[in-house]
Amino acid sequence: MEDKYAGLKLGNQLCFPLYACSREIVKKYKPFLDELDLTYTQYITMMVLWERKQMNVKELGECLYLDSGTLTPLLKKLESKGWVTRKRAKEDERVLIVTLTKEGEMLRDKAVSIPEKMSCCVKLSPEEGKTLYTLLYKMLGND
Amino acid sequence: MEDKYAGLKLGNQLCFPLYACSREIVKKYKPFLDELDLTYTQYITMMVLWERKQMNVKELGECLYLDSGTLTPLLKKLESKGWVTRKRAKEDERVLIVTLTKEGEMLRDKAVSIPEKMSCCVKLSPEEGKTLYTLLYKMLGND
DNA sequence: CGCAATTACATTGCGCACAATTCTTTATGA
DNA sequence: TCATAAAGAATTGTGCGCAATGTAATTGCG
Repeated sequence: MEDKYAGLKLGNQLCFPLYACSREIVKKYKPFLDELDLTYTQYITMMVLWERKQMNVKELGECLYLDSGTLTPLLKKLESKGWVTRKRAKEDERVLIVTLTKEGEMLRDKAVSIPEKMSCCVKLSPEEGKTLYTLLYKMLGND
Repeated sequence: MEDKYAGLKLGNQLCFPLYACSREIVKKYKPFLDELDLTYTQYITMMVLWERKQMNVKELGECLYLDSGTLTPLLKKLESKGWVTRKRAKEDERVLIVTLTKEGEMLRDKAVSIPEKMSCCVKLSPEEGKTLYTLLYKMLGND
């Protein structure tokens, strides 16, 4: 006999392992990020700024899939730590420009060892990691 | 010339699409869950209880990868909505037993359509979904 | 030009997550 | 036995996430 509730089983969900996996991995970053006084969200924000040096809040939000409700307080914290500056654009006062400071740039050298340290924690082969990566971005697909 | 910071690029992280994807999908559940007055975390908690009917907090935490700091207030909310009861075990007063109520069981019939509704939102083929599922559980691997 | 609509960010409020600590109850071992 | 350790939840405090709302600046349209 068919189980009309089969679709509701936790083991039949795709979303749940995604949700659980995401949190478990972020947790593994914590000891390394603690050394730099960064949370995971602050870390990926810095990651974007290390690549671009200067961005506004909207652009940051698009990169990170986060809105101003999350970014505004987070960026204020990064500013209070001296790693970024927050300044309105002269051409358009609505826009807030976030700029990496010298200290923020220097943090990059301390962070550079984190990805290698983390790679040991991942229990997938390089090919599996690549497959996972591709599927996740496909799922995320901006359409 | 080599980029010594290549490992720090957001696009080279496996964790980031995992983190972003998880949140994006949970967001897609929201309109459906709103109709049942459930959050996503409450939903997966109910999902476990629909299968087991009765569990203690520790067991729930193991299923969901959550601790009492998250579950205690969440379960109190589910209790206040009348979907579960919370009661200490007689044999061991340390253990709190969470039991599905009749109303909680009835909610299952309303929730049963959610998985099908959600499947439309996923931009992966069934095989891709299965591959993703397998890789995520492998990554989550309880060792 | 004048004003409504839009844009960009900030604020508020709620619900997680999670580390750290506390509290109560149960198990253990000298 | 009884002190000590361990187990299971609850509590506390911090930091997201995000929907909803607010505010100020800019755009677009008649």
